[in-house]
Order: sequence, then C-alpha cells, then structure tokens
Amino acid sequence: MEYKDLRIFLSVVAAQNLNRAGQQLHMSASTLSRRIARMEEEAGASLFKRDPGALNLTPAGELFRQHAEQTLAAWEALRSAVNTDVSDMEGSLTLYCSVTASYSFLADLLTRFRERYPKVDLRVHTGDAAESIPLVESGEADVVIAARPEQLPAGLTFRAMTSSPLLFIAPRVTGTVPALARAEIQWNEVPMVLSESGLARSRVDQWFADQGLKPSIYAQVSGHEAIVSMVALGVGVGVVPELVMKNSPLMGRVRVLAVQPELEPFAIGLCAQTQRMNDPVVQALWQTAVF
Amino acid sequence: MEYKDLRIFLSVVAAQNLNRAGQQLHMSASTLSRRIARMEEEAGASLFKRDPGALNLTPAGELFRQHAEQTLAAWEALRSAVNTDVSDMEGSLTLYCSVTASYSFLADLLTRFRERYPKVDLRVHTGDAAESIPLVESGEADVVIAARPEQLPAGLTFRAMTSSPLLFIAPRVTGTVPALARAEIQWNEVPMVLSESGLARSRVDQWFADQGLKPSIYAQVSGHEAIVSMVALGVGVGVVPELVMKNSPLMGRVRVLAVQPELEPFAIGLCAQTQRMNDPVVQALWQTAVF
DNA sequence: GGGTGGTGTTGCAAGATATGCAATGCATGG
DNA sequence: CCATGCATTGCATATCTTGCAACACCACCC
Repeated sequence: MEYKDLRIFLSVVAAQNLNRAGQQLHMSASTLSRRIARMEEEAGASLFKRDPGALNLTPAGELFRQHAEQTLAAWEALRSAVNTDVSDMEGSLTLYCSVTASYSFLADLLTRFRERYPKVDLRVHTGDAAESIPLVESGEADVVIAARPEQLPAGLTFRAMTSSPLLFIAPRVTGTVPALARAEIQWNEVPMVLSESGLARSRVDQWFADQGLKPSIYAQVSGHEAIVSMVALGVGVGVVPELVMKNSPLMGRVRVLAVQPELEPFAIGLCAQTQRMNDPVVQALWQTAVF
Repeated sequence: MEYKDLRIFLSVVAAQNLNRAGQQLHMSASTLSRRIARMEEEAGASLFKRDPGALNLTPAGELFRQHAEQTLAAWEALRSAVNTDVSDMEGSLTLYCSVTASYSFLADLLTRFRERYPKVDLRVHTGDAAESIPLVESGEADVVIAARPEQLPAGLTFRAMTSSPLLFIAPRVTGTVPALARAEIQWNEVPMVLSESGLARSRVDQWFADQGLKPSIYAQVSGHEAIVSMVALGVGVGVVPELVMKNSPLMGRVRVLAVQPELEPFAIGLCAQTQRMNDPVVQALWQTAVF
C-alpha cells in the first residue's frame, strides 16, 4: 500500500467511475482497476460495490476511506510541521503556463501548493506555450510549465512531469481539404495551420525538411489551442500536442493522421532558472510537483 | 511513500544500523539506504543524523516515527475491523519448519499473525527441513515453511517468500582435507557430509551424476544445521542453503567453494494442501505472509 | 431484440523501477 | 598508518507497472 494509492482511492470514490478518475489522475482505467484490486487484496476485503452505473463503497470501503483521509491528512501535517520554517514561508512566485497546461496540471499543483504554503503570493499567467522558455529566461516568470526544448538553454533546469505525443490533426470531414482526400497525402499541397514559433513549429519544419518537402502554410497562429479550432473549421491540417487536442471542446471534430516517421513527443514539466533553484519558494513548488 | 517503507524505517530506528536492519528484513543495506533517502526526500527533511557508529533520529525523524507507528497501527486496526469475523477467528493451526527457517522467518510471521488473530491456537514444530513436505502431505502439519521441491506433489500449493543459493562449504582450514588442498579439487576423493534425504540431497546426487562422478560420502546427517557443524570441525565438504550457513554460529569457520555449474537455489516459502486453502485459518496465515 | 455506448477487467509487450553486488568514500580505533 | 565497519553510489539485471487492445457485461433505446 502506498500513499499514492490512497489518493487514487479517494479520487475514484469522488468520481464513482474509473474512466473519469483516470482522466483527472492522468492514468488509464486499467491501471486504476488493478491498483484498486491490489488495495482490496491487501485490505482483505472488497472496497467497492460494482453496481452498474456507479462505484459505491462497501462498509469496508467506507472504513478505508476514513483511514485514507486521516493518513493523508497526518502526512500533510507532518510535512508542514517538519518544514515549519517553510510552511509560513512568505514570498511571491510567478508561474506561467499554457492554457492547456492550466487545465490538466495547474489545478492539482496549485491546490497542493496552496495547502502547504498558504502565505506565498502566487501569480499565475497563461498564454502561448511558445512563450514559456523566453519568459523564464528573462526572469519575468519564476517557473513555467513547458515542453522541454530540443536544446535546453544553459542556466535552466527542467523536471519532467509527463509526456504528450505531437500529432497531425485534420478535420474529421475531409471534404474541405482536397489534398487529404486522395489515397496518398500530397503534403506539399496540404494547407497547414502551424504555430508561429516554438518547439512544435521547429519540429514540424524539421519533419518537412527531412521528407524533402516544403509545407504549404495556410495560417500561422499563436497558441496551440487556436490551431485545433481552425482545423475543426476545416481550413487545413495542424500539429498540436495530444494534450491540447484532448482538452479541446472541439476534439470530436478533428481526427489524428497517422504519419511516418512520428514527431518526437513533448516532454512536459517544470522549468526554472538553475540559479533560482536555491530560492526556497521555487524549491517548494518543485517539491510539490514531484510528490 | 509506501507502508513497507514505514516498517523499514522503524526497523532501522530499532537497529540503528543499516546492515543489521537489512539482515532482519532480508534486504541489502544499499536498498535500505536508498529507500531512506527517498523517504527523506518525500518528507522534505533529513530523518537520521549520520553519527558515526549509530544512526540517530533527527527531530523530524522523531515526528516521522510517530507518524509511522500511528499509521501502521491504524492500518492494522482497519484490517482487523474489516475482517471482524476473522479477527476473533478461533481454531488451531499446526506449523512446521526447519530450525533455520524459525530463526529467519518465523519471528516476523508469528508476530504479525498473533496480532491479527490472537485467538487462533498456534502450534509450531521445528525439525529437519527434509521432513516438511511429507508432514504437510500426511496432514500432520497444516502449513510448513519449506523449500519448493523439484516436482511439487499434486494437491499442494506453494507460495515463495524468498530464495537461497545452495552452497558447497568447506572448512576454512583446509589442512584436514587433503583432497581440497590441490589446485584442482578431486571430487571423488573429497569426503562429503550430506543430508540423508530431501531436496538438497537429490540436487547434490544429480550434480555429481552430471559431472560423471561418484561422491565419497563421509557422513549422512539429518538436518542441515548439523552439516555446518561437522564441516566446521573439518571432516569434509557439505552442501547447505546459504540461509543455513549465515544463521549458523559457526559461519566463521567454514568457507564457500565456488563450483561450476552452481546448484539451483532453494525457493523457500509456505506450503499447504490445496484442499486446506479454503480453511480460513490457513488463508489467514497466507495473507499474513504476503503483506 | 439486437444493436450501441458505456462500464470494469484481463493478456500482452514495452517501458520504468527496484534490487543486489561491487566499488567508493569516510571515519574510528587499534 | 593500516584495518575495520559503516553508508553511499554505478551498474547490470530482474521485477514490477503501465497502457493498449480485446473482452465481457449491462443498461438503454430504436
């Protein structure tokens, strides 16, 4: 039994559904199923009634829930007590991330950070992912949630949290893009909707160069989220991280193109100036992200 | 952080020494070192003062100790409460194991079992390891701690707990055994001290047969422990599981011979009649052994 | 009634993680 | 000054975990 299991359990209790809980936790339902099975084995009793439609707690599950809440609360209290000088740490921290990252990671991260360091003045900005690295380099942001660049600039420290494949997406209805309708895609004719700059753009440029092709750029956009919108409208093919696509309300109106070779996935995580890593507030956020 | 870590932590606190704790826990010191390092990272504070000579708790470590004790106690309480019908389970269980197994495993196992099922009448017998399987087959023992036989007899269920290499041991002082003094060991001249029967004996016989040799048997002994004693006295070469050798007070007076090919290690664990696995008392012991 | 969309579970392969051994560093005590 | 006992770390291996895909099951609805 590990503490992560306790958190997983509480999430599943709240969601009453493995798939929903899995989305919140960034894990697959099968993983949750197996981890819960293991918890039940270790506890020696079934924790959930597998009612069709919803997962409800058994009496043993209710006891387990109390145990989980108490244990996690005690653990957080211990961490606070141990870091007394830190828990009433003051200061301010400017965090920058893309809109998508704010959907998928920021909530967890900030919730835990706020619990642990309530006195820190936290300022969050969202914007185009491509701006992340320049902002942390210039010092306008203390920490950013960003994709790891090909070459991490000197003086920056990066800590991965997850990775997300970089995908070609097309309108689900292909009628509007003739070049896609043929058996073999004519890449030099496909109207592309690309980022103005940033890692995704350079990877796409490199990909076309490797193929000996020249992309036909229909639009250059600031912000991955807008790419999904434009692709959904049928203007062409875009390239975005899977995370952006999955978080878009328009996901149902685009489809993923299987291309070879695949683009290298994004490694998404925290990034800060190495020099700033000594700052206790930055350390605190780092710690919060890891566990 | 996992519950096993909490137990490890408490063992290390008690032992004040990674090597001793490692022996009790059947893990290497390096593993303990790394797991403690991880705990400290997760707690955000150093837990032990690395005083030379002994590991002492820091203030944070003292808090952590309380947390560990409370959490584990709550966990055991939960398990008891969940299995209410089991915790006041009555009945009796006859457990048989070798003397060596009683040193290395029985203490942990019985301590936990007693805590969980205080009303079960527990009868423990120790003796020669070779007797284990016959005793469980005949029903004289409900569960035995034994090495897994080459061919597990039908109707028996086995659950591994650890494994131990099967070693050739010789007197540390070779003067008394001329056949060992030469550069190349003359196996057909070496006086062997072997088990009368059992898995170790059949593996050794097979080994000699594979080499096209015939062992010169000096003594046949009942019980691995006696083999170590006789070898230490200088009468010849014996074959025992590493576990037996390490637990012997005479370990310092024997040495391990590196032989090729090595004998297959013993898989040591619990064994019971499959039919008896439905018995709640047997199930209870099984559960206790696993976690 | 037979789809149909939703659920949780399981076989399998690839990736991540933990482990033990051996080497290292460090201090104490002979 | 070496010898001893200790914790720690590099490395290769074995184990475990994970996600995907396929499956089985159930409710719902046309």
